[in-house]
Amino acid sequence: MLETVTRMKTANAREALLEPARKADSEKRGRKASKEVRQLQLIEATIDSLARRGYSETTMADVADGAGLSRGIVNFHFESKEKLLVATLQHMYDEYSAHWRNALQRAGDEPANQLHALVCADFDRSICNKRKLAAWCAFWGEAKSRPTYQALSSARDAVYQTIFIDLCASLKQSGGYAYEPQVMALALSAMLEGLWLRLMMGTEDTTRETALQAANEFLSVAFPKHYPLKAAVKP
Amino acid sequence: MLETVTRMKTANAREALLEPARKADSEKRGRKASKEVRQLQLIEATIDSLARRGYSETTMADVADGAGLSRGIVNFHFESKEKLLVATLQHMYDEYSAHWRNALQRAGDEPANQLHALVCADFDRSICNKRKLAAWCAFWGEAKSRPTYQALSSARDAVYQTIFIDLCASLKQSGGYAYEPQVMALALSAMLEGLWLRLMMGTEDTTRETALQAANEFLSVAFPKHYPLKAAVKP
DNA sequence: ACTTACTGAATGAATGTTCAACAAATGATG
DNA sequence: CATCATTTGTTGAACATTCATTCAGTAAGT
Repeated sequence: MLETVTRMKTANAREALLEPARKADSEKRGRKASKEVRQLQLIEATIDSLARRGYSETTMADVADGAGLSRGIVNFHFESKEKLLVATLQHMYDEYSAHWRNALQRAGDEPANQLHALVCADFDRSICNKRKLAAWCAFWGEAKSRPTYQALSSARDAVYQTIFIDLCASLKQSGGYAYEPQVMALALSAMLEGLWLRLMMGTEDTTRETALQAANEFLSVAFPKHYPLKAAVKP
Repeated sequence: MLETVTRMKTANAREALLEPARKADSEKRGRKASKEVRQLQLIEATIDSLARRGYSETTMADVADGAGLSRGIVNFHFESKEKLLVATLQHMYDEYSAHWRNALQRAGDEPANQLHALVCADFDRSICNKRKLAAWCAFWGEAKSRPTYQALSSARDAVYQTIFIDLCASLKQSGGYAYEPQVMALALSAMLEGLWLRLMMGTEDTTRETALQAANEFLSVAFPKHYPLKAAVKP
C-alpha cells in the first residue's frame, strides 16, 4: 500500500538473510520471509531506533517503520516490547561474546598476544561503532532498574573478567611484576569500558584510533616487559 | 538561572538539603516553603526516581509523590518534565564540579598530590554512591540522542580533561616518563569513568574500595617515581 | 486585599496491545 | 495439474492505558 508490492520468493529471502540491515525499501514489505529473517530484521531496526532516539523514545511504531513493516508485526514475532528489547540485548551480547572469543582463539598460546588481541577486539569496527555503542549505552542506562537487563548488560561479564585476571596473573609471573592480578584486571577492563563510553558520547577528541592508542599505552606501562614502549601509532 | 537554584543558602534550604529524601508526611505537604527549597526538593526526588526506576520509568507523578506533593507541582516550579530533568542534570553537574575543584584546591601545589586528590575525590562517598551513580547512568543512556544533555552529561568535561593532561605533563617532566600526556590522561580518565560504570552496575565484585585500589594501582604503574608501589590506602 | 504557592480533577496526546480480516505459501485431493 | 483447504505471516484500525499538561479553585502568607 505504501509501497509497490512485489513478489518475493525464496531467493529474495536468502538475500535478505545475508543483508539483514539493508534499507531496501522495495521488496521488504512484500510477503513472506522466514521467521528468523524477520526477527533479525526487527532486531536490527530496534538497534537503529535505540541509537537514533534513545531508549525512552524507542517505540514499537518506530521499529516497525524502520523495518518497513506494519504496526502489529512486532507483537506477532515477539510477544511484547519488553521481549523485543531483551532479544535485542541478547543478540548484541551474543555477537560481542562471539567476537572476543574468536579473537582470543586466533591469538595463539602466548598470554601477551592473547591480552593484546582482546584489547584490540574491543575496538574493532564491527563491534565498536556509533550505532552499536549507542545501543549498548541505552541499555546501560536502564540496566540498574531492570533485573532482566542486568545480567546481559555488562558485556564484559564474569567469564571475560576471569580470563582477564588469568592473563594478568600469567604476565605477572613471566614478567616479575608486583601488582595484584585481580586489581590490574579490574583497572584494565574498566578503562576499556570507559573508552567505550567516551566514544559513544561522541566528544570529537576521542576516536577509535586514539582510544586504542590509550589502551595500548596502558598495556605498555602496566606490562613494560611484554609491550615495550615505542611508537606503535601514527599521527 | 539554573545555577542560582542550586546556590541558595537560607536556613530552611539547608535543612531540606541535609534531609532531602525524608518521607516526612507531616509538615511537607503543608504550605509554604521558599521557591528554592521546593525546587531542590523536587530535584532530589527526581534523582531518587531515576535511581529507583530508571529514566524511561520516571514520571512526574512519581517525582511529586516522592516529594510528598501534589501532581501539578512540577509544572508549577519547572515548566515541563524536560526542564525538570535538565535542571536535575545541571544540579548534579554543579555538585560534581564543585567537589573536584575543592579537592584540587586542598591538594596544594604538588602535581602528584593534585592528581591523587582528583582520583580520590571521584570515589568519595558524597559523590560516588548508588543513588547518584544510577542517576548519572540514566542520563548517559539518553545523552547521545539529546543535545541538551550531551554537554552536561560527561561529568568530566573539557576543563577537567585539560587539567588531567597538564598534570600528566608535569609528572612526565619531573619523573622522566616516556608517554604522551594526552594519551595517558585519556587512559586515566576513561578508567575512572569505567570504574563508575562498574560500581553502578552493582556487580558485587566491585566496591568503592576496590575501585579506588584499582585507580591507585594505575597511578603506581603509570607514575612509579611519584607513587611508589606498596600498600595502597584509603583517605 | 492581594499575591504567591499549591491542589487535583479534567484533558488530550502518545503508545503498547489486541484482533478480525486478509494474503501468501503449503498441502491435500481429484 | 487445477482446485480447494489449511496453515502461517501480515495488516491496520480499534482499544485501553499511561502520562504530561492545563487550569479553575483554594489556602497560606503578607
